Amino acid sequence: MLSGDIPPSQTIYIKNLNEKVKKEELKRSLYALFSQYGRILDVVALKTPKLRGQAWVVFTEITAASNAVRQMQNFPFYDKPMIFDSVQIASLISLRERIQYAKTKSDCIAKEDGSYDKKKKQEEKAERKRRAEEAQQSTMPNGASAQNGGSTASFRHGNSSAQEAVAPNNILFIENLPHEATSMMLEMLFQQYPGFREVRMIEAKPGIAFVEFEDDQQSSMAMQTLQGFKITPQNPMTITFAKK
DNA sequence: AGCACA
Repeated sequence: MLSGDIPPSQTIYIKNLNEKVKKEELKRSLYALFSQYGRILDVVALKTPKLRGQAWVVFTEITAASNAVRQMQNFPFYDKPMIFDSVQIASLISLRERIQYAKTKSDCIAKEDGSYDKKKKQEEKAERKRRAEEAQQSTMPNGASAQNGGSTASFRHGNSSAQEAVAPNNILFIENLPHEATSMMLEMLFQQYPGFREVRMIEAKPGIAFVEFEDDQQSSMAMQTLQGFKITPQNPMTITFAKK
């Protein structure tokens, strides 16, 4: 079940993002997460009903986009110093399935390579609008909003003994950090997520840290997007909920 | 679920 039949491009399409995260916040997080794969030209995210929860990250190089897609696909399960629990595996799987190449060229790329055609663009837009209106007409105009908190915090994987070990917590436990990691570096990374409170590191225990958020959902969001983030290439960080 | 360029 790979990313389907869409050919590689400089732009990756990401779906299933938390719709509650503010647009700017989301763009910044994606930028932070994906800039490890190469230079990013643009991050596009809109909050319109049709486009919320999705984003496009435009790289300067196709290879960077491919790396981003591939890295997420082959998430480093086996490099991890600890055994993965079902919650983490579930969140990794959902991460993997969220990322594909974009179907069409990003405007910022088309502008670069001269293929950007403003007229055509407007026609396409008008066309989309017309079709959307048609669709509106055939259904009853009724704002059916299927709200699904979209949180990773509420997994319902049978096995209650496993669940005990991984109960969501507003405090995250970070492992496999390079020894040169500082609390400021972690702060830069985590503070971009809503609800961030503080980073705590322990002098005597290098390689680990605790990161506190206001609540479980906010910590989950940060965990999900920063899971495996590499401060150095050798050190994908492992994030779990701290034990209560 | 959902592929745009506010």
